[in-house]
Parts: sequence; C-alpha cells; structure tokens
Amino acid sequence: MYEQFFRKFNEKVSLTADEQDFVKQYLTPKKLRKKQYLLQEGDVCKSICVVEKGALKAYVLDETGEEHITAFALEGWTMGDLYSFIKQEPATLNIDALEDCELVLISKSAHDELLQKMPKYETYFRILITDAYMALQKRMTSVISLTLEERYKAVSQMYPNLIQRVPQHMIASFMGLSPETLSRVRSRINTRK
Amino acid sequence: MYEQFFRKFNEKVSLTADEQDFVKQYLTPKKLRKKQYLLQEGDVCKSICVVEKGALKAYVLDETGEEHITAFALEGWTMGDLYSFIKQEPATLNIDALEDCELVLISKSAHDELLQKMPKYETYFRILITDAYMALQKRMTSVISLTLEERYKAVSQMYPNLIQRVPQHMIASFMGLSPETLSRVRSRINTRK
DNA sequence: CAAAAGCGTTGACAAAAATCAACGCTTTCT
DNA sequence: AGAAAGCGTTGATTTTTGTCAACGCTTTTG
Repeated sequence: MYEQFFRKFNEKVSLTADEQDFVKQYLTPKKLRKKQYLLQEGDVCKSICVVEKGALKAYVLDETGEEHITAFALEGWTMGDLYSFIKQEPATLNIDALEDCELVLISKSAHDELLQKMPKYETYFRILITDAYMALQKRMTSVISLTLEERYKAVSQMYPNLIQRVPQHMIASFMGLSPETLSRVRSRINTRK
Repeated sequence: MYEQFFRKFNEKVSLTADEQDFVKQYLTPKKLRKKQYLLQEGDVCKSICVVEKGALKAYVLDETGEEHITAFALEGWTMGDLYSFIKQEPATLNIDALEDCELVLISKSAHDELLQKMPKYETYFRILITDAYMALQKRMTSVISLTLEERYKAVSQMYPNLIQRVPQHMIASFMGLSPETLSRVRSRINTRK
C-alpha cells in the first residue's frame, strides 16, 4: 500500500519501517473514475495527492470555456493546486482523472502536522518542491527561448511516457498551442529527419 | 547589514538576535557594478544571492546569440541558477547586474550546513521555494491561457516596480515577445480604455 | 452491432506576431 | 559640448500560428 508515495519519499529521505507507519496515519487512499473531478475551480484544495495508479490533468478554463492544461500527473507524481492548498483559498485550477485512478491524499492539516512533528517530512517536502521548481523553470525557459520544434522535442524527452499515454491535443493544450499546429510541428519534425 | 536578507527571512521564520548572528557567519557580502556578471553559462553556480540594493537579470542565449530573460531580481529577491546550485553542474543561465548592486551570498556549502544544523533555515528555504514555485506556476499559466494584453496587465500587477525600473524591451524578452510587439500591445491597451 | 464520440491530419484562409527599416528622443560617455 | 549608444514607437512586409471545415479511422457507448 502507498507504494509510489513511499518510493518517492525514500528517494528523497529514507525512512525506517516505524517512520513509514507513522506517516501512514496521515494518509488517505482515494479512488477516482475516469473523468471524475479531484478538484474544481472555486473549491478550496483541501488535499494534495500522489498518484499510485492512473493519470490526472490540471487545467484552467478561459472566458470562452476552453481548457488550458497546466499539468499532468502519472504514477508517483504529486498533484494539487498548490496555491489553494497552502493558502486555503479558492482554487483556480480544475483537476480530473484521465484514467481510473488510485491516489494517496495528504490533507492540509496532516501536512501541517507532519511539518511540525517530523523533520524528515519537511525535508521530503522541501526537496519535492525544489525539484518541481527546477522542472517548471526549465519548462518556462523553453517557452520563451525555443522554437516549437525544439519545444516539442524537449517535452518528448522530459516526459516520454506522457506522450504515449495522453492524446496529442492535450499535449498541444499543455504547450499552449492549437492541436492543428502541434500536428504540423510533428510532421515537420518527421519529414526533416 | 544584510537588512533585506533578514527582513525576508523573518517574514517566513522569525529569528532571535543570536540566531541572526549565527546565520551571519555563513553569509558573504558582494558588490557588483552595472553590467558585471554574477554567473556565466558553463560555470557552476557556487552561491545564490539576495539583493540588498540594485537589480539583476538572468537570461539564456540562443544559437543566434539573442538574450532571453528568464528572471529579474530587485531588493529582497533571491537569485541564482537553482539547478546548477543544487546539482553543482554547469549553469545554463547568465546573470548580470542591471544597476550597481549590493548582494548577500550563500555558498552551496553554507546552504548545506545551515540545512543540517538549523531547522529554521530549512523552514525558511522551504517557504522561499514554495513561494517561488507558486509565482512561477502563475506565470506559466498566464502564458498558456491569456492573451498578450491580459498577460501584460498581469505582469504589471504582479511586478509594478519592475515595470518602472527596467527598459521595456527587457520586459518583452521576459515575456518571450519582440520589443515591437510589446510596444503595440501597450498602445492597444492605452487606446481601448 | 450500430451509432456516436473522440482523435489526428490536411487544406484554405484569417489573424497574430516577427522582422526589417526608419525616426525622434534621451542618456551616457569622452 | 558633441558623438554615440540606447530606447520606444511606427509603418510595411513576411512568417507563423490560429480558425474553420472536412475527412478517415478508432474507440466508446448504448
């Protein structure tokens, strides 16, 4: 149980069996069917989650009702509206299931208590968020400095499993492009090499 | 001395006078003249800094030698190539001074030692990076979901002092636009209201 | 099983942004 | 003080990307 969660935790800070049991008290499992919401815009993000099985997407809706995907999460990845979670203010993100999912939830109160009571949890979370920041930094830099071909290649290298698992029009949305443009970018890449 | 650094630190975790003195041992002041480098691409980022006075920009260079600004830092902000700092690998970013600067440096070894010896430093850094992540998240979301007009307004609101202090062509670079396009975006905003 | 929905591609056209060039104005340097 | 560099704007043109429409194909659903 909670394999992915503890696999990722131990990669950052290794835990004894007792420590794992201690942390487990603060975790809640949750299953989600494909297309179900984990979080809706306007609600407060009461928990962040780690994906044990399945896939999630996070997105914002613009005035025209169009979806703009800001993040995906596959097995082992952490997902949530961090701003809403930390500040306990209404979320701007929607999060729903791309596939049937098994998740591990950490509520805000569990998070706060673990931060206080368990230095290793704080270290875990510090490293988690530092890694997330570095990844986001890289993504941001690629947006402002690379051509579309280069950006698509970068995404493919950074998230090879994602490309296989998620429809291309969602990758396009994630990159801020129309599906047609991404399709043409891909065909340019293929014909030129 | 180190006013901005400790002001920001105390906003996140409050320190006693003794604790401040303890932290001071690990800090190094540095002055930089306008246009001087703090970090060059290829070098390892040995320190991150907090700006006491002045302004910095971070940027990448593309094949054509063009600058793409990824970040600015004004008084109280933290700056560095985080990836290079954490991994101690060659930096992809260049960082230089937009104005004469006074900086506070924290070396990698100081950072690691503080993380180990002082739980409050780890808490400080965790909150710092969490805030930075949330800000970057917001910036990323605005890139993929807003029009240029909306994006410029968002930047103006998020960083009002930056707009006043930095030439517009650098703001354009930061947004991933040509200077001409930003100029036209601004004129559209002004005529329509 | 049949209908419907989802997906990726392609073409024609429209809209947006980049590029190239020129201009006035201010700041910086010597 | 005078020259040079930096800055922001504007116009004309090219390139890139988005939009709209249609198509074949696969997957999902009832």
